[in-house]
Amino acid sequence: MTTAGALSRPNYHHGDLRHALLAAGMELAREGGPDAVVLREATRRVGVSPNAAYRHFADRDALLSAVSDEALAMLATRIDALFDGIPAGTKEAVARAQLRAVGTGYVAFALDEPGLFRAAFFVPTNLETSSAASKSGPSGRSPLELLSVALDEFVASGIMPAARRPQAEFLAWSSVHGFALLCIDGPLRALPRDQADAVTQRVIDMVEAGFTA
Amino acid sequence: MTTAGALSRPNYHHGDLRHALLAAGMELAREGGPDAVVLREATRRVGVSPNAAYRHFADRDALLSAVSDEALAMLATRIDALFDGIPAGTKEAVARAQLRAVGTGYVAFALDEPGLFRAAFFVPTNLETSSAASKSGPSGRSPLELLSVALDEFVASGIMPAARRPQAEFLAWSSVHGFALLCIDGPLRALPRDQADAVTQRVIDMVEAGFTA
DNA sequence: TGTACATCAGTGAACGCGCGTTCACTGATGTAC
DNA sequence: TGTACATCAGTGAACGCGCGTTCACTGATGTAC
Repeated sequence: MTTAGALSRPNYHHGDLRHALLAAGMELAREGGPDAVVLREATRRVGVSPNAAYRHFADRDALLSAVSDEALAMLATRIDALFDGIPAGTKEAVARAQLRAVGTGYVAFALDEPGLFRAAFFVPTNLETSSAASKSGPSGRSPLELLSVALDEFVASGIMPAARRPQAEFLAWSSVHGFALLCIDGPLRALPRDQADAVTQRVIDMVEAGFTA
Repeated sequence: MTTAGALSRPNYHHGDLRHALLAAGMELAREGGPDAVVLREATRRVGVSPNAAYRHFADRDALLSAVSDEALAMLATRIDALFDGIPAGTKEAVARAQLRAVGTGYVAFALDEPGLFRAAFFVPTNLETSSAASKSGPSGRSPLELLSVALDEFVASGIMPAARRPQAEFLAWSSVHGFALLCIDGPLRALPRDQADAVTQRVIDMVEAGFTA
């Protein structure tokens, strides 16, 4: 370790530039969504020259993909926490609570972190299959898997006809996803947070009733 | 009318530049969504110098807003057509068909014209209230109004509890909006069109069952 | 323990790009008389 | 019917900006001997 003259950091080598750039990228995404993840700005915030980023990311898209992955992981973690906090009960009650946990956590994350939420669903132009559905939280299960678990139990406990089960994930997902986007991006963006939270529960009510009718 | 030398068009004056630029903007949005609505490219396509656009639009945002408005009107028109094609029947049957028409038209437009759909929901940063809900088709009623009509009739014909009526528009809207976006932008983008159409109907089934359960 | 040297992780300068926008201008139009 | 002239709707050139990316480079690190 030697002193490094004009450098603002103590060393010529940063030490953990990849993580620092990713953190800066997350900050940018948080502030302005995927479009705001600008490679030069990330290096500026870290205090490093623009081209230094290319030691750690192939290009700007690689940085944005890393940001997207981390945002997705945060979403998964948030949902995990609610899912794991569900108290014991009848299979039916637990399944209903699970569906609600996934939906509630999903929308809550979107409303709390609209920029990261949008970054999470950024689609790299060259990507074949999305990782959106495959990012898992600490439980090791993705939100989509948790949702599947809940819906399987809807059928198993007899409150949902088996004929309705196929692709039911997409129906539930659509509802909370759409509501989240209408709130953060769209015509419902003026809705106060407490009302948005209330309507979120009604969205889930509707989904639940639709499945179990 | 005199000949105009090097100009590719017959006249120095274009004649209808505003509409031509708007048409070019629509084309750009169709191809690549709101971000693709680039003022210079629009003038290029029309065959006019870049600054000529400023005779007709205050700035790039004004062009994009005009594009957004027209896309919204197209969406409204598409929904109108389905809505107006509903055959007579019991009040209940008509109401159910109306709900389905609005949802089906909404998603169909999104899948047919993903770029325009996204442009329709572009949010100008300085705009207080969105025009998304207020753009109407030939009937003079916006999609949101048509949806309201249908839901009012759900209550009036006794298939939906009045307690569920408030804000029910947002619940239905969320579901189809989310499904549309998951398909065009998101993790369901690999879904073939015929399957997407089929799932659209199931989304609407779920909404309808959720309201009438 | 010391030193040569390959490798790694940064720097500084520059590139081309395309954008939105502004300036001073000119050709065409239409209206008053 | 003809002409002067204000107004309108374009042009051409240029601006500054910030971006992603590449080049040749240098300082720091760690390993072989």
